This record gives sequence, structure tokens and C-alpha cells, in this order.
Amino acid sequence: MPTSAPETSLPRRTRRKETRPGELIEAALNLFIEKGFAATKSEEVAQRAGVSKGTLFLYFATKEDLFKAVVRENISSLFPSWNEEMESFAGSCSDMLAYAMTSWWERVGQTKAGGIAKLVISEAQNFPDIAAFYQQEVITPGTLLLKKILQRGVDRHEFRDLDLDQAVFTLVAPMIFLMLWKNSMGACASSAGEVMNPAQFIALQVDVLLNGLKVKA
Amino acid sequence: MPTSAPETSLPRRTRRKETRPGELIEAALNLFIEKGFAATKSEEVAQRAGVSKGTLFLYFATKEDLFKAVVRENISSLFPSWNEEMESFAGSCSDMLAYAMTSWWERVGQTKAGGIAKLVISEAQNFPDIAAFYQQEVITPGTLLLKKILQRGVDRHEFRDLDLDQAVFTLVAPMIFLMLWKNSMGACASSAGEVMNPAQFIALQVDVLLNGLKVKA
DNA sequence: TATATTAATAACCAATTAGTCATTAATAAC
DNA sequence: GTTATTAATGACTAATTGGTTATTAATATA
Repeated sequence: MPTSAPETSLPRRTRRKETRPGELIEAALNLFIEKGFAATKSEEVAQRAGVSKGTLFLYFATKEDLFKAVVRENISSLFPSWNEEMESFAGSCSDMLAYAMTSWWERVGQTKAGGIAKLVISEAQNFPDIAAFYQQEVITPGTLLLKKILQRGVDRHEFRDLDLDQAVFTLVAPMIFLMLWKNSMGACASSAGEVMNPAQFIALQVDVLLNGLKVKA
Repeated sequence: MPTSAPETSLPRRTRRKETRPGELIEAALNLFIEKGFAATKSEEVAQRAGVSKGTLFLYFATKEDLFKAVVRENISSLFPSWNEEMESFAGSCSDMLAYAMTSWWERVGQTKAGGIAKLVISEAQNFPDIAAFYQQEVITPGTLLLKKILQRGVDRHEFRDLDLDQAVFTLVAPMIFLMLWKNSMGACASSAGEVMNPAQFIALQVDVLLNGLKVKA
């Protein structure tokens, strides 16, 4: 009888009703970001959460329900504190814009949450309600925040008086692009020497944008 | 014997070796854009092209091969003439850049081919071959073309002497963003009045970018 | 008209996987 | 300590689908 494992190990079946959903959502988030929704097998999610597939379906009726739970759980309220922070910003609008984009990258873009954008973009057609949810929960508040920064710059005669509804896209585009690059093509290590340096990328974007936004001295 | 169909109808099996591949590629393009690569069934492609599934695999060894053919047919084939056109461009580099982005939108972005970007971004992780193929067939030549425009501007002291490997992303980001918007979130008609006007979007992007790229007069 | 060639078909196979359910065992109740 | 409850399991099923192949029929050729 070869017993290398200690007999004091945990029982195979632990009962942890309270913590299972959170663990399943966490596992699902990682896998969905890694492989997309359709390509992620429910068995894999269960396995990564340390349960059997049957248990997964005990807590979430369908895979789609699991997806919705993941999005709801993870795209929550970063905005309130962010809005507050911008409200009380003291420096110039150029500094403010540079700070906003840099800290966005640190707090969202480069984290797992940054992978959700690709997820939503990919599955938007198949799950219109998720797309709508993301629109009103993330895109709308996000663009509003950025528009406020630009408006501040225009009011102070620091930025040109552009159509701000369009100009925000000037800021949004490189952010989306960077997240997608990191989570899609960039992840497929292109042997070509073209490695993306996010910090450098953002610095240059801000540089060019500010030169394009600022009023001529 | 109920015969409502005319006996003069075409034979069930027509033999059109020459035209099949093109018809299959056309059907595949539409379905891939509509539903994604993995979600598109080969049988569906065949059906839409008016042949049986067996016939599809007679012309394309695998579904991935079919995808590659779609990309070659709709994007790769555009570069030669495009390069030529840029080579012989006479005007200023500002005009050249504006022209490049505008005509890109007209010839690719706004067409069905513009949907391929989202497709690749969505499926890159699960189909590394496709990602690598797209990288070398589209991204590399595309960025090269744009870099040439920027280099021309730098050489003529029209543009600032930036790190061009990074600066191209300044141009690529809004293009990618616009295509994704059109084919993903934008397609999910956001009732919020935020309707995107592509031409206007590009005009503003070019305006801001050029102001940010140009040397100060 | 007879025969050879090959484009096209459709039935088929093997692998995959979302979701189910009867069984098992960890805990709670008494 | 005994029984009741229910969290957890994993074998199962039913459906799906990329790709194969033996067969059929539209042409070409003689």
C-alpha cells in the first residue's frame, strides 16, 4: 500500500456553498479573457475553480448566466472615486490628461479588467444585452469623464475649441487599441522585433495628442 | 405525380470549377463577419455558396485555409496598388496622410473587409496560425506603408522626428477603433444619441494628429 | 455512341461538449 | 450515535460539427 500523501489531507469533498460562486466567477473571468466565451469549456472553468462540472451548473443555470455574472462582478464601480479624483485635480489640463491616461493604464488597462473590453467586443453581436450593459456601465461614464477633462481645457483656453463629442474618441481610440493589442495580437508573441512598450506608447500618444489639442502659443 | 417545378430547370449538379472558390470565399466572408470564425459552420458556408459541404472541402483543405483565402482576396490584394499610389504621390505629407486615411476608410474600413479586423482580434488567441498569418499579411505591410508616409514627412522636415515605430500606432489606433466600433458596439444600435459619423471622426483625427505631428512653424 | 475523367454529392465517422441525474458523502439536527 | 439534509460528484446523453470517402453524374474525348 504505497501511501506518500499524508492521511491528514483535506477531504475530497469540501462543502463551501458560500464561496463557490465567487471562485467560479474568478476562474471564468480568467478563462474567458484567455480564450473567449465560446471557446471556454465549462468543464475547464469548474476544474480551475476546484470543483466538478456538475457543481458549476449547480450554481449557474447556463454558461451564459455565468458570463453575465462575470461581467457584472468585474466591471463595477471604479468610476466614482475616479470622478472625485479628477474633480479635485489642481494642475494644468495637459498634466491632467497625461495623468488620466497613465493611471488608467495602471489601474485598468494592464490589469485583468483590461481584458474585458476584448471580451465584450468579441461577443457583442451574440449577446446584445451584455453590449448594452457595457455601453451604459462603462463606455458612457468613461467618455463623460474624459469629456470633462477636455471641457476644462477648453474653458481655460488651454485646448482648442473642438467638437468634444468627437474629440473624446481621440483619447479613447489609443486606450482601446492598447488593451486589444495586449490581449489579442500582442499575446501572440510576434517574433518580429515589434514588441509594444505600453508606457512608451502612452507617452507618445499623449505627446502627439496634446500637441494637436493645444492652442498654438 | 405533383410537378410544380418546371422540368427545364437547371440540373441539380452543375459543374463550375472556375467559379466555386470565389463563391465560397464570398459566402465565408459574409458569415465570418456576421458570426465569427469558430461560430461559422462549414456546412453553412457551403449552403450559402450553393454547394454541399463536401464540395467546400474539395476546394479548401481546412476551414483555416478558407479563412486565409478570404483575407488574401479581400485585403492582401489591395497593398500593391496602394503602395504604388503612395510612391507616386506628389502633394504635401499632410495631404498624403489625410488622403491615405480617408481612402483607407472608403476602400477597406467601411466595406465588408473592415469586419475582418474584429474577427482576427477575437479569434487570435485560439487560432495562432491565423494571428501569425494576419500579422505578416496585413499588419506588417500596413504599418510599413504608414511608416513610409511618416518618414517622408520627417525627411522633408514637415513632421517632427519621432520614433516612427511607435508613431505609426498613432495612426493605426483610430483606424482599428473605427472598424471595431462599426462592427461591434456600434452595430448594437446604442439608443443614446451618440451616433458615430465616420467621415467626421476621421477628419478630426487627422486634424488633431497633424497638429501633433507637424513641426512648429 | 461508348468510354474516360473528374466535379459534386451525401452518408458517414470521430471528437467534442453543454447540460442532466442518480448516487455519494459531508454536515446539521436531534 | 443516529438520522435527515443537501453539497458535490462523475458517468451519461444528446446534439453538434470538421473532415472523409464511396458513389454518382456532368462533361470531354474518341
